[in-house]
Amino acid sequence: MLTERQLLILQVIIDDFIETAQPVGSRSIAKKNNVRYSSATIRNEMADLEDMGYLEKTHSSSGRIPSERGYRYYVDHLVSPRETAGNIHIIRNIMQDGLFEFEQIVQSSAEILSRITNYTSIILGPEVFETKLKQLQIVSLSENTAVAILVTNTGHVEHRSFSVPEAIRASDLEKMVNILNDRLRGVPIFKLHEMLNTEIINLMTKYVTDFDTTYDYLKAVFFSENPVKLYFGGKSNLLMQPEFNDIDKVRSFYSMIEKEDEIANLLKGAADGIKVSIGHENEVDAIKECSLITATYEMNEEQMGTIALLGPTRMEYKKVIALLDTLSTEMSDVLYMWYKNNE
Amino acid sequence: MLTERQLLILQVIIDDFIETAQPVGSRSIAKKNNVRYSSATIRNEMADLEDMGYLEKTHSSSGRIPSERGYRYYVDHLVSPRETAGNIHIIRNIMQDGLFEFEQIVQSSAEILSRITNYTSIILGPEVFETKLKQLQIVSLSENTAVAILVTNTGHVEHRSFSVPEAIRASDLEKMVNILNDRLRGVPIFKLHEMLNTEIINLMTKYVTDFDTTYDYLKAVFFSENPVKLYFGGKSNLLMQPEFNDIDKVRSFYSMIEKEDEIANLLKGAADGIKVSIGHENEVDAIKECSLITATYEMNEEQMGTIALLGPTRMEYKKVIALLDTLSTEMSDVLYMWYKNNE
DNA sequence: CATTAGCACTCGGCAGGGCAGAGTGCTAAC
DNA sequence: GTTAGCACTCTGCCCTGCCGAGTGCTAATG
Repeated sequence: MLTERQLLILQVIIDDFIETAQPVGSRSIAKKNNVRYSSATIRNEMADLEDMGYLEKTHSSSGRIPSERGYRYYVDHLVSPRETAGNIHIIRNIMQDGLFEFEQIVQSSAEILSRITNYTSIILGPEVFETKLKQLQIVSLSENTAVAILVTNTGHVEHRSFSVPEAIRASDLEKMVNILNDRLRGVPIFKLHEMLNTEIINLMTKYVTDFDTTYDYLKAVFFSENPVKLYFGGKSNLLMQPEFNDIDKVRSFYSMIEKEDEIANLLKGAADGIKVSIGHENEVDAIKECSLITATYEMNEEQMGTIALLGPTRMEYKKVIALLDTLSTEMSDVLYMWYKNNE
Repeated sequence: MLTERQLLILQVIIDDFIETAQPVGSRSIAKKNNVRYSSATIRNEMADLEDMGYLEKTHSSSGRIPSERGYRYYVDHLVSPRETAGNIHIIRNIMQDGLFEFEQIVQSSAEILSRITNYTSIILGPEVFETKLKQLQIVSLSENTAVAILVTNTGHVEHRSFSVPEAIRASDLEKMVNILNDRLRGVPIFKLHEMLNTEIINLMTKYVTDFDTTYDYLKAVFFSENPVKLYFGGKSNLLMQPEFNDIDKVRSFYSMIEKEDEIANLLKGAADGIKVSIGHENEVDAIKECSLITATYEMNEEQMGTIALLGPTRMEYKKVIALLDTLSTEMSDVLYMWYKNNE
């Protein structure tokens, strides 16, 4: 257990290091006006904190820097989320602005998030899971091409162009779409597949000639798994951090960032609430010298997506945690409103 | 005017430097088996080439590197575009694969382009200019929200969610959309605005109550300028180039790359055919140490978009120029087929 | 007279040494 | 328990000397 004084010193060191990225020496701590001990005392305490694993030295006579364990302690015990008044306003503003362009909201949230924090922001989702089908449609473009459009109750639109095989009659397609619309409107997207395979098939065979081909085709067009979307903001922000002065780190890091699917998996597992992964707590190698802070947002108590910030382990945890907290509840609120509107 | 021998030497130097990124010395040139002169002779010629501005030294006793003027000469006189058999196949494959998912074609073209070349690829467009309206539609989501969908004959789908003001009646909206569909189907997108303002207005006022509000609203929803899309491939490829060993260059470069609108402007002006901009020929500061090669692609003889590759001035011009040449004609072909299909 | 061999010279890069500054750990004094 | 003081350690920087790669010039060559 840490004494009051050790706590204070740990806090000061971490705050200082987060700000300056330089090892912190005992003398500079002693100079702070909320510290009333001499540098010698502080040196002793620092040695103890190092023994306990909260601090590290970069070399034998350097100042101390926080260890990952130190950050962990800091985040768990010394950070009390309290948002700055300015930010909440900015966030509110984005949120209210274009309520009706969901993807744009997400994109600009990501951008603003990265601008406020100077880290890289990643937003996953929203998953189309809980949303319901509003309308299916096929618009024919020419004799043998058409575009299929799927609209959900959240205003999300998916579309896909395809070629219409000779074997399929336009009238059959139309019939099928009509039936599907009839039966599937209001059905949650994730149930579509199931419904199709059970209830709808029987119905269709009755009305549509050459059912099999047409059905297979439609299924492929409408219900192909489409990858969850990732939105990035400030991808180059991390470059500016002094820990990325080493060009090779930059290289390995950025070749990783380009692999969107890995990132998506990383964020997909996120638990409810805010979670902080510090350095080696992360499972992906390329970000083992970074911290990842994730927050989820939800709609009507159903988790929809994840907001994350990626920065160096020397991250402004206080600020960032508060910010993500605000943003995620704000997004959830907006989504809830939306949901109620469209019920 | 350059002598035969100078030409040879210039070519060898540039080829060598493009490969190794190291200054080229007279001895190493003399060793090549297509060079039959001693290192002393070559030194003399190199001095002359330097006087003429085609070569540079990094310091007084270093080997030579090509100047920008040298590259220019190289590109203009020494590059004869001839594509490698392998690449054209790869390209054909992408092109035929998913003819019906245009945006995906473009995206994966960008990715493959960057993978073959190890540079950063940028594709602009396709512009929706020459394409024609196929269908407008409004799907109502709830009492006061709806989503507007616009489909073009190329299978391109635009959509936008919006809130329906109290003042507007659903029936009016519907009527308007019907009229618009009637009158505007087949009209090129770029003429929509004009047509609306002249012919359609009169017609509408007759049938729709409270015309003004509704009209303004629809116009905003359907015909808002939407920015041209940029597709990137291999953004981090340039990091791997040795000229980016300097972290500050990397920083300024990447903060520039993030400004999509600037890049878009850069590519928008591209003339027909292939154009090579070397180093300071580029107007944007951040890429004054890079070369940008642009090629346009067209549909039915109308320019639609631009493909570009961004690399260090020490770029594999031969390979890249051939590649872009193939890709742009290939894309144009595909688009032409598409066009004929949908006429 | 164009080409080449030879040589003096230049410069970058690297390793080693010396020095200043920041910081520690320990001991002894308060 | 706290602090002052001192010896010690390590980094970063600059300076030096040296090696190797490459040039430019001159004089010899076919």
